[in-house]
Amino acid sequence: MDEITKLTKKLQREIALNRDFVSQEEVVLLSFVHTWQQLEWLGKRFFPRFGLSDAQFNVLMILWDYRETGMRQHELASILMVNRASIGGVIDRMEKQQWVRRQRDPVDRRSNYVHITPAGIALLEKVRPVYYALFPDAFAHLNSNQQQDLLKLLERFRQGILPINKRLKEGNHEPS
Amino acid sequence: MDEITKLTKKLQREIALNRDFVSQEEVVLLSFVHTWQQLEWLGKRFFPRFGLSDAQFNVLMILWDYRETGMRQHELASILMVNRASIGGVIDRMEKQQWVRRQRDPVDRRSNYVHITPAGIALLEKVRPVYYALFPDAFAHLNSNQQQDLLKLLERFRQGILPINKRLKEGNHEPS
DNA sequence: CATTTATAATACACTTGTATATTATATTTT
DNA sequence: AAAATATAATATACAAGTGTATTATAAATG
Repeated sequence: MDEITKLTKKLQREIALNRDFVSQEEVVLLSFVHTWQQLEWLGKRFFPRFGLSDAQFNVLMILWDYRETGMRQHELASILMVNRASIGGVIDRMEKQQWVRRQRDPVDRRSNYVHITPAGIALLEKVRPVYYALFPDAFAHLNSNQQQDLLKLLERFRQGILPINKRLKEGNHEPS
Repeated sequence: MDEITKLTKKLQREIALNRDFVSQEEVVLLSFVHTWQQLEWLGKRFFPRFGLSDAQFNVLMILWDYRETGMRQHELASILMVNRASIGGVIDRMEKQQWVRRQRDPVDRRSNYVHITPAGIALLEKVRPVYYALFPDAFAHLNSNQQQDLLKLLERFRQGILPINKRLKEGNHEPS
């Protein structure tokens, strides 16, 4: 039995699939989703140990990145690929904790600039090293070349998904 | 400039990263997360066109897979890697639509067996072919060998994440 | 056999996501 | 300049995820 067959059967067991895969493409897709679920599980349990959610950690990372200028809410939403309404609530709760602050843009008064605060920076600087310390274990079974291969293949996968998403986006507009 | 450098810079632009990556591992991780976000975006907009959510589609797929026997709620939660409480609400809403039905297990009266109904099967048989029809486009840039490479690399990635998750799980139990 | 412990489902409060409507402000068009 | 259109943030209702507590039942133990 070759390696791919073994991997396929292993995945089949792990996701309790009670049938054959319909194609190799489905194997890859379900393997990708299964891998994401493992990673998501990690994030959902890791960050709350520091009193924040995974979504809040991501916001802190981005706002630290843009600590000189701050960032508008809709830009945050766009980067995180979430709805604009959703980021509002996250910022609300983080503002209550005083990890971020909102500041009206004087040039475009519709916009808020969101800034990370000293308290936010302090929290991030506590969490971030522990977060980065997970990386060696997470990538223990992938050497540098394999990491680069994975990078290339993920990029190719995205290139396939992108046009589908474009079609779905356009399809949202009914003909007028 | 070599291919990896190009891919790295492209990713940096796509996720609006305003700094250098701290390591190749971080590049791979953020590429993986970014790819997931694209795929999630797809699912969040595709399935509602058929009147269901992506979570509900996954439940229908699993229950069809186990249509002979049905499946207990906690098994569903385990396969989908979500909290048991969470699957209850999903089943509630699907039961209202009469896509699934609950049946008390006479042997273990704590358990519900959840079954897909004829209406659920009818819905799934409408959605599934359209869903599978996305695959050729999604994998258009990955030939069979590349798909197999991706499969192997994802498996290796999971092998790194698994022990971290085990540690996090054990860490939940305070010493008594 | 009675009691303790474990498990399945559910209820509750909360966070984060969705879509859509509203309000304030900018921008474009006439 | 005035009117129409677009955009940023927010409000609302809902779906689905989290953890924790409760209840019913099963399994293990004294």
